[in-house]
Amino acid sequence: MATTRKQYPFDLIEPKWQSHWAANKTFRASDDGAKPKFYILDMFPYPSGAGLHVGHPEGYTATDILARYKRMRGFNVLHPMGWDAFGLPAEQYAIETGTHPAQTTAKNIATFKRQIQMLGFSYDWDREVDTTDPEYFKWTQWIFLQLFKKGLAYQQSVPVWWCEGCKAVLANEEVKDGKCDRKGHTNVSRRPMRQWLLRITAYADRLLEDLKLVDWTESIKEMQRNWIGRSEGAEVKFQISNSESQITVFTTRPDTLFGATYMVLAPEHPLVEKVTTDAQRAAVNAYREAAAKKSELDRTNLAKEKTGVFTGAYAINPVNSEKIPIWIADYVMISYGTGAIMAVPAHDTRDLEFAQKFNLPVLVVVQAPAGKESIGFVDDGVAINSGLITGLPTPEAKQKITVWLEERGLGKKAINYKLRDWLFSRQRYWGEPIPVVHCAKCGVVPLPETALPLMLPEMKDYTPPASGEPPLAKATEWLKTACPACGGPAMRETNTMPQWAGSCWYYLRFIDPKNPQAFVAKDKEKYWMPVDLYVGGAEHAVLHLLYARFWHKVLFDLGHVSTPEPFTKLVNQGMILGEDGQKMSKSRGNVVNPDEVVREFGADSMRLYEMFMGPLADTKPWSTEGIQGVHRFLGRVWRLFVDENSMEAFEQAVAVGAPAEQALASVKLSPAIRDAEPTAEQQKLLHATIKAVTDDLEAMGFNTAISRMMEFVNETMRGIAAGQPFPRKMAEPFLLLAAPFAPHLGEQIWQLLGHRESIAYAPWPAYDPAVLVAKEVEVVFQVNGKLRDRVKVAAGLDRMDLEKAAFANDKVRQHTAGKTVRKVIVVPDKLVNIVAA
RNA sequence: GCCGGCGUGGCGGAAUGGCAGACGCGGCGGACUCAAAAUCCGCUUCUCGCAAGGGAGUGGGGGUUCAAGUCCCUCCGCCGGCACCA
Repeated sequence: MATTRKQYPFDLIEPKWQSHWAANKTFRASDDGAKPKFYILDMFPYPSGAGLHVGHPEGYTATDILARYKRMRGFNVLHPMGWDAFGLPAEQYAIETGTHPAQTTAKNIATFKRQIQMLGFSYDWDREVDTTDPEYFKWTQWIFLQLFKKGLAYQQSVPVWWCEGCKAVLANEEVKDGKCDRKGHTNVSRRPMRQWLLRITAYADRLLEDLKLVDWTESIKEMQRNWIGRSEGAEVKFQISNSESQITVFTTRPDTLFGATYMVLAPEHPLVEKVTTDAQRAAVNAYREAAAKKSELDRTNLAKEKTGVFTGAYAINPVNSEKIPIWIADYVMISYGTGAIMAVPAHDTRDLEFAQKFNLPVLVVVQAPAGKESIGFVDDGVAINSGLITGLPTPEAKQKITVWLEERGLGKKAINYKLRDWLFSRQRYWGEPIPVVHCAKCGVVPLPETALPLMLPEMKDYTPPASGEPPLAKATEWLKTACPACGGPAMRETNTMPQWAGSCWYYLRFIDPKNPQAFVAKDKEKYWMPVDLYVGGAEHAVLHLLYARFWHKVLFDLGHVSTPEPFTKLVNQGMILGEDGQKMSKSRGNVVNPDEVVREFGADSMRLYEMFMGPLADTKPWSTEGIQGVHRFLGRVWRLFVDENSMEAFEQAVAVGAPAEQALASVKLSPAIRDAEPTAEQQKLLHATIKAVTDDLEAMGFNTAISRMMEFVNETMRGIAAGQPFPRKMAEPFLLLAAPFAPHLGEQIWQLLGHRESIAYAPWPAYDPAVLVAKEVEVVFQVNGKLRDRVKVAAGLDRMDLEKAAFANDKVRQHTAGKTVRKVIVVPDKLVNIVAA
């Protein structure tokens, strides 16, 4: 790795100001509402054992710059940080070593905190939260109780992955290609187990609708819309031949009902058992067993060929009384719609594939537009061979047949969502205990609020018991309790909450982190919410944001929070790739360690480089040479302000081991910085820079803001080299612009300039538009759209004069010679374009 | 397959429909130095030309416009998401 010489003593400056900020609590946010508030939030990290990587500080730097900028603009800024600390790795480590997950977690948090602090972020550390802290998860449990009481939490038997080899429940991501990803066991299958679910589907419509209220990128909103997956259609009942039972299907195309030539039930559909004839039973059972081994992912990915089995039963098409066969096939999912479909092979690609494979009839009921084949046509057309709706265009046909079905009790209009209820329980130790008990007499009983927090029991062995129950089932003492309702014997719930739980509401706890009476005080919530800017990785575009929005809406409905949406503006930072352009990973050996970067170049250089690489939202590769570039820039800033001659005394002080503060005191201000009046040119440069940096910050254009400051420095250095002074009236505003980006250097130079107060709350400089008005502008002369010359003219020169000047121009005359002028376009202060032929 | 985003020098990237390539990296040349490093100054899209100057150029093709990286159509490629969703 090429090394660059240290450009300035960041190694003394940075720790100095970090301790100053900590000792003075410089960034403590006050809850008094005198100033306008600005709540700027980072997605808090899971403190992994590996420590911070360079991806984390990208978003954190962006928010930190804005937080500092907003403070300088007079806002009361809330900018907190905390830890999403429940999770699997600490539990896995506990299983292997017996170390309590709380110990591992505490250690990892300490590492993360040290690394985050070494970058000089202006968090209000008095508001730090940790989701594993009982004082925190007490309120996670409390919110669960509110959900439970509202009927939004319920238990159900749900198929989960069971590994016979591990004797344990596996998470979806632990199963790959039908094998246990941890130990390679092959006997893995889905087994129904009792689970807790949250009724997020009850909020599907509002989660969809309220996307209108937020300022997020279109792509994220679209992802959420797709995830919720609302579709309108109808439910239709089909009578089963020779049986009282009916099959209800959901379809978005009720207008194709006349083309239904068979039906398909999902293999898991409860009616399968009932309708299957004896002759088909063996085949049906074999098929159902095979299907149970496949996850839904396998079913979709591996199913190139359609498979299925005839049940032997028939259904009656309600519109024409046709008898149609009932099949089972795994291309129909039990979890979507009603788990059963009417198959219209002529107008559905999947049904057509299936019908062709099993020689089922294909009946055209939608006429495709001229030139298109009607078989396999899935778009809107005109109904044919369809009784009462024949001749109607698709939308009208849908409507009419739905009304007809409704009048006869055969069906009704229906809306379906892809979104499913949220599987909220985990068969794990290291999560929030679910605060309910199971009583033989009273059933499921919530704990009273006074019993919170419900703590995790101390355990020696974190492995799950062979019974397939969660590890907590082994905590026999903890397990036995009294029923809060009847006082009789009861058992505690052994499932715990998923990692998502703690992150669903942490932004609210930051507002009032120590409150023992409530999860957040009402007046504080009202003052600080909503979050004005939320920055984090795109990997949370769907789940975390959807879950958090859901909880927020429930709390809103209960009157606990004042806004329908929690996050006004959301920005996703892009990924930082390794220097080879590949995703950073240990195995590739391309991981950049922030500790090393800070040691070599300093925190300010790291911050600046992360912002200079490119637009925040883009994916971009790390470059060591790139960071050397911004490091050199900071060195230029340093040399712009300090007296080079005093550096010798400084070096000597360092050499004899003087304390940092004392050594830094020997650095003197550059003699070029004087109380002189800036020249007109300097004025213009300064005000143009202020305007550009301010505008860029408002638009989060960090990379271009840094470019503008580089231009300022380059031009100013040239001036100084030519013997010009660097007037204080110019130097100070520039430093104020740079301070949010490189705060340590900012503070040090601010002090050097003689200020005693921190630069963090110094007012942001204003620019004077009058200074920016140019007296002379460069205009461009074009002939037939091609640039031929550029000349300086007086600003505001009127069209006639500008045109005249163009025609008088030598270059223009050369290129128009012998041609007829057809048209002249004049844009004052910009250009003249002469069209000639 | 569907949805969304993006294609600009050797590289990271700039450009309210009006000078393409700001700024940085890298490269080349120069100053300073015994020398090197560091620093400072200059040049650096490609191409023809000794030069002056000319031509081409923002993934390919077409269009709108006096003028297109920017707007429209179409094709290709890359990235992200969803994926038998009835």
